[in-house]
Amino acid sequence: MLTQVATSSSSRHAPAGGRSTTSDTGGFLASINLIGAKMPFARNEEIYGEGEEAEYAYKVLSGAVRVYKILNDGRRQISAFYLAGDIFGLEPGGEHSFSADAVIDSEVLVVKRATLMSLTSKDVGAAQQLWSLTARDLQQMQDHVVLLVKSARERIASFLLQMGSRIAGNEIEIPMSRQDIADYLGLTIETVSRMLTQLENSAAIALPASRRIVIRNKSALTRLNS
Amino acid sequence: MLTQVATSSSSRHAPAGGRSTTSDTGGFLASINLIGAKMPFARNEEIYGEGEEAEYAYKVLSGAVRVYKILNDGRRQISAFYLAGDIFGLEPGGEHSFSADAVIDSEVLVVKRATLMSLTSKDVGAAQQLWSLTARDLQQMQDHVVLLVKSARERIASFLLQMGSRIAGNEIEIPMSRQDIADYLGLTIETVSRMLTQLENSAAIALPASRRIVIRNKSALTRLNS
DNA sequence: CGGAATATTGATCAAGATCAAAGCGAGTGG
DNA sequence: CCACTCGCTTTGATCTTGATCAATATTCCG
Repeated sequence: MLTQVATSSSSRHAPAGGRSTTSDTGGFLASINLIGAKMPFARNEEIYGEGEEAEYAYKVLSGAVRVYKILNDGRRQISAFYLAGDIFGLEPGGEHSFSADAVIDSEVLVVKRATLMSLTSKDVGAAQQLWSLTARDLQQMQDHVVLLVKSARERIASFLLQMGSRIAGNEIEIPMSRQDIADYLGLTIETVSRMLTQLENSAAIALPASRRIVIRNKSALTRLNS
Repeated sequence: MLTQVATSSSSRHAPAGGRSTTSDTGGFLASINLIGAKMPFARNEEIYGEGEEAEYAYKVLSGAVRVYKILNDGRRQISAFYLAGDIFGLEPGGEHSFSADAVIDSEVLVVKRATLMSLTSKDVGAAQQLWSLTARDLQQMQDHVVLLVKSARERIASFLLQMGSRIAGNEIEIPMSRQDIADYLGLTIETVSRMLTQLENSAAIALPASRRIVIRNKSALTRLNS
């Protein structure tokens, strides 16, 4: 069940504010950083909603973003988390088929899609980068499909390894709540909690705090990972 | 459990045979049809395997293809079916992360990836088509993620509607077995069978033959579809 | 310190998996 | 043409995993 409620349902956001200063190599990514406008989003604030016109593309500067859909029975399925450095919102269709909001207070770089598209129509390298970005997303989504047919323990193990590889160090500071994890893995918070304690009892992980996870025995997790 | 065993494990296939004659509009798709070589694949014959170098891209001319991964416990998860007209195998990485084989005897157009890539580096329109093709795949994969967290009955309903929209007429002739459907939906063959009989008993569908499905009450299925 | 949100733990329930046995249909050979 | 087989599908009985319901625990903030 969805317990997380957006604290802000203020009208949609158009980019406003200063230019970004971060730099990257490569035409496309560099352009995003140059063209984009940095915008702050508060925890649970909506970035875009399902059915809205897909006018912008986004890059996470800090914080975390979840992309999800609300099913008609009220459950929320999170299809992906985007962390610092990740680009999201690139959909070729006119409108978003999913919603996106901030998991925690975040900074997001916002770029007009039309700008990117005109860029790709001139710069072949940019077009190819755009493609490989989308293809990487596709691959992750395929992996997520595979994840969703595994057992609860395996899903948790996969999630932890995934987070471990995306966040430096083997003490992981996760930005998301148990509800977020549950909605991402297609489980309930109770099952997520139970599996985490199980893994802690079997000495595979340690939980110094609810959003702080230490991977003690990576190979044990990998074994579960299928 | 995987009961389907590849009847042929002959060495990988390089394109051989005549040119295609089908035509399409648009630079990229047109090129596939012109450049590609038509190849037949027998039922259950492998088109490519996980870990192999991704040297070709493919377009289904007739028949059906499944793209899947075998989990380490032996289960098979099918991430997508490709039917006549669909393009698959477009992965930017060097090697395939999934396997693909023919669901039934099929004809597939095979194109060297390098050829396509050089095409996209010259033709901006082609590059954009390639992107929108991949993005469409991404969207379908996102929808598949959402499907996998629904109940068994809902998954079957979604599957039937999906097939109904992809195959003309409301009497659907499906190329895949119950095992294929089960592995696609993350269910067992028994559950698939039971849900189909349930839907038949509730007059939502008719089953004149096991691979022939008539949608009698589309709105009933849509209601289940969430 | 108090109160709300978040997380853990326990008891029970239900959906779907598993185990087991027929049933059916197409192709083969007598 | 019929009997037999093989692969696929259906149906039934039981078991298991994870959901649900319920009660604390903990953490985070004002």
